[in-house]
Amino acid sequence: MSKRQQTTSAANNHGNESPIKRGYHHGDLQQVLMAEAAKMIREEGEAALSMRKLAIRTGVSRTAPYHHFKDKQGLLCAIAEEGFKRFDQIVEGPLEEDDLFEHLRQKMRDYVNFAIDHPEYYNLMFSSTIWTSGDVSQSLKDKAYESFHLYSNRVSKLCQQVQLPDGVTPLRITQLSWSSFHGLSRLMIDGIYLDKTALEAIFETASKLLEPLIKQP
Amino acid sequence: MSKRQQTTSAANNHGNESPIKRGYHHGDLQQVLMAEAAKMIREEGEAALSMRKLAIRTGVSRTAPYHHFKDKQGLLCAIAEEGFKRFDQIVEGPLEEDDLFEHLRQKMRDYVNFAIDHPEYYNLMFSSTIWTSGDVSQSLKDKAYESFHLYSNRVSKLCQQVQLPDGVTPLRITQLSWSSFHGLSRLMIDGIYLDKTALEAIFETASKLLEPLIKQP
DNA sequence: AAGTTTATTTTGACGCTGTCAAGTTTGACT
DNA sequence: AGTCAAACTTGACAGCGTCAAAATAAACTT
Repeated sequence: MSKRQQTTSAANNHGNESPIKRGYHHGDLQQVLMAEAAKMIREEGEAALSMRKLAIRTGVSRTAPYHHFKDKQGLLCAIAEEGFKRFDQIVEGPLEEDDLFEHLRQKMRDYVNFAIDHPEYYNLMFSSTIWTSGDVSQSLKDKAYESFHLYSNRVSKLCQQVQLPDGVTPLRITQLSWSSFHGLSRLMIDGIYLDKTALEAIFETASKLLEPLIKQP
Repeated sequence: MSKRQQTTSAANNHGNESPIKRGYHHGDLQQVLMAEAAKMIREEGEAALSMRKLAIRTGVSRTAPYHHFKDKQGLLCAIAEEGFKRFDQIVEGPLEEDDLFEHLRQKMRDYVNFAIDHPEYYNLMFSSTIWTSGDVSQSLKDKAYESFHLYSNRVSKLCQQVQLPDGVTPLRITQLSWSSFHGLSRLMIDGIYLDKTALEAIFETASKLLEPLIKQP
């Protein structure tokens, strides 16, 4: 198995992203596998992803992927981790100080749109089968935890602009809001009860429910 | 295939729940299969459920289940449907008029506890693979829709006791609250970011955020 | 009670899956 | 030029979902 297996996979790119085939036989098989797998999941659903089809489609033999990922689960963990990296870019971004509640609504849109636009990542990031399997990769655990803290810090900063009721802490707001966005995204992706046309009204509702938090001078 | 396939499965029990073996060879294979499958999922995870193992464990041959369920997906849909039936019993139950917010907190507990206590049902009820597969059974769709309306009616009734902000409707509250409970339950079941010890504080937070809705006379 | 029909179950088979073991090729390093 | 390790291939195995055809058992008809 490759030494690089299960580690931050693009780290050894040295900033060189030109299409130069480096390294061993195939070049950058690990990256290509992850990209192709994500593509297959996106186009045909997670159930349609098999290690064999992935290998053949990538132009290598059935078991070649096993030198880059411990097993199928290892590949899925790596893709999920990649998903968290992309997700972080949504959470980051400027804190618009102008209109707090418009800012909040925009963040809601950003979260749910990420899930809707990249379900192949979002599904894996919060996949039951991955997280309850007992062998989720350590690096995925670490990345997920890191993303949570990034989000948590953002929420805490925003909380400073409002008056929280007694006993309500930024941590609880973090957990409650993430839960809400997560549930919204899940129902949306799976097409249960909700559809895109309801989204903006739901954001508006959430925003209105929070409005009493504005500080009374 | 059995005529009963995909229909309300316990309907022909005629209130007779004694362990009398009736009907054809096995007796009530359909019911036994559903119960055994749920048990397997609960004990070993959804991934560990195979039609073959289920059949053998139930004491019939590999393909016997296919006369009671169209395919594996059909079985899973039937179990999910059973899950919604049990879930309804949580949503139903008396409307405690005494303390509105304590009532709300209790409903939150009930929802999430159902998910935590019966993950083998909850996972299937909101399973990505089922709902995005394209062949979810019509009766499951109907049941899920029915459960949503049951919940929606309850929320609407509760909304009459408070003053909703302009533009906020009971439907949006229904969608937003279900999303929140769903996300909470999912993160809880999968053990991501949340654990049981945080639950009560999160409910308290949600309750506090809603308090400004009380009617000003 | 015998014969017919229909529901139920079994056996056999096919192609697909994940992945292990052993062997082969390739590039990098001395 | 020779060594070594990484990357990859081929062969194999058990398990999977599920179809077709045969067998069995219950229910219905007369």
